[in-house]
Amino acid sequence: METKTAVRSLAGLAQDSRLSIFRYLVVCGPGGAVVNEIAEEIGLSGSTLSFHLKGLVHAGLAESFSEGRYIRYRANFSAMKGLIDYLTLHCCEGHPERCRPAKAS
Amino acid sequence: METKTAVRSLAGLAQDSRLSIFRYLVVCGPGGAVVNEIAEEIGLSGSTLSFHLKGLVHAGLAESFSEGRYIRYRANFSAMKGLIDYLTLHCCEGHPERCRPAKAS
DNA sequence: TCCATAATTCTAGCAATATAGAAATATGGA
DNA sequence: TCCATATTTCTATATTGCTAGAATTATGGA
Repeated sequence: METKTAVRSLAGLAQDSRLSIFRYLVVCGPGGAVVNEIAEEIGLSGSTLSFHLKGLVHAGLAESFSEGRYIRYRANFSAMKGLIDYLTLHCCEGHPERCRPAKAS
Repeated sequence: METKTAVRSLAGLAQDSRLSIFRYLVVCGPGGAVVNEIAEEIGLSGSTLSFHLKGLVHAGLAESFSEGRYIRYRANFSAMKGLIDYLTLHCCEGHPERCRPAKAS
């Protein structure tokens, strides 16, 4: 993962509402959730939620699919994996033991 | 790691200049670097650099130590590990294979 | 003591972000 | 076609973040 992408992913998650949304999508798994469901879970106005969902998609952390008049969002797990790998690599360059002293779980 | 802490860590890294500073500190290892050295590496005005170093410290991602008239900064590797663990856990809740399909490196 | 150097804080301006109400768009069903 | 529902976009506002020049503080050396 490029540094530019990493910054965008980090920024995507670096906010209470967005991290909550993303975490909820993660819990939902590959089935994702439609907007209304997320709104009930997170408790934000529709416009604010839409704003943040757009942010997550733009950051590559979520994807959306039309489903009739519903729109389903789903976490992008591979983007997440990419971010974790980036952090693991660039936090530990040449010194893996510093960041992952315990066994990889 | 608590979610609040995670957001703070993510925000600490979610910016070009700060991520560059942090990555440089990581490369420096436990020896860290003094401010002037970082400034030459990153190329920011003193005040801006100071502003971001404060941000990293506030986010728990770096620590500072007086050294005569120099101030040495060092990456906080365990905070980084905490963040990676948080992301690994909450990105994969109940579905570890989704985010770490390959072997843990 | 006086000066040069290291770093921070102060100040100010500009850009970006977060929020929500209102209006607009789109879909499915009666 | 008309309406209710789902979601987004528009608009506006308040807050926060990024940047750097100038002033300030602190240290070590001559």
